[in-house]
Amino acid sequence: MTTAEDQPPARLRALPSWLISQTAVHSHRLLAQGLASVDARGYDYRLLAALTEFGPASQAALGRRTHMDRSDVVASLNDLADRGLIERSPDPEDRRRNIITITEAGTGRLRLLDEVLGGVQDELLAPLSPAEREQLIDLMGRVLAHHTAG
Amino acid sequence: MTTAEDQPPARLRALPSWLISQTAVHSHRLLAQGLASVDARGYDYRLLAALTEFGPASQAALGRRTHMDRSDVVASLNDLADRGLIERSPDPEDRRRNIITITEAGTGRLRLLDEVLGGVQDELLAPLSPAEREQLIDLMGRVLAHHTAG
DNA sequence: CAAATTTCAGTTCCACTGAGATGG
DNA sequence: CCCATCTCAGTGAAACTGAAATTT
Repeated sequence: MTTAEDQPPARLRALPSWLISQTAVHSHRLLAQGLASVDARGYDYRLLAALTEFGPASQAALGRRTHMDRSDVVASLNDLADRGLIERSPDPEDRRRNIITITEAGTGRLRLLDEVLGGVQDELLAPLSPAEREQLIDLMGRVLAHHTAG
Repeated sequence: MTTAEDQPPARLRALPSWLISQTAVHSHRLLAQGLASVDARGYDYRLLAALTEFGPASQAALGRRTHMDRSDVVASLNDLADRGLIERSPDPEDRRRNIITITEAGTGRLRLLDEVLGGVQDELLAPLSPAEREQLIDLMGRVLAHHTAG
């Protein structure tokens, strides 16, 4: 019963949205496994990366820059704060806001996650040559730009 | 505050896994919106497509061919059966199994979903030329094949 | 007044796990 | 005994919604 009965219908295989979603499934699995091996999740990396690249920021700004929902920012920052990777302090200039700062431990954490994610990318694009990887990145980048702009 | 503060960190933009997941987000949104406009979801299309292309099948076989979890197959078929789009009958040759058959209403439903999804693909790949779409499909197909094979 | 921020509670879709009952 | 199938109950990540409280 394992003949070739696991071949998806032609209708699906022909759909770009199917290719994207299935590739995303594998990508997500590799990512989640890599991050889980150091007890992290995708949101952690997004937030720590935004904090080191742009410096301290409000929670709302972090959400905009990392494409995260306001609710998920709150929950993830709670988690990161519990681990001592970020710190919350009130903004003296606008008391509605918290200012989020990355700690030294957080910076070290980000470096570790960088390494983990580098390995994941290589695993993900293993079958493609460097030139083909660039092509894929270019094409997807343009699709993405079109939908984030409009 | 809307200057350019919504630019994601360079660390993220450079990651193929980020491009894939973000593109998948937009793809999924377009797909879900299109399908929701006719009160359907992604699982419905996968199952109906598999049934018309391969004929009546057991639930386990459907799960393998559509890359769906056994649990989700059960729940989705319950839904489709309630709408009269598929029918369940016991397999006389193996009484562990149900044989799932698509109804006439189900076939009509699939044709409608085909149209909806066609429009979604065009919207999704709008910024790419036909040749570029083929390239993207080829590259993603190879990445996907690598991970489904291994 | 309107608008932005933080927070909480809950929802949806998709992928998945565990366990039980039936049957081969 | 082992394995496959169907089913139910539930988990978990990710994106999202609604609403309340506070402040600008």
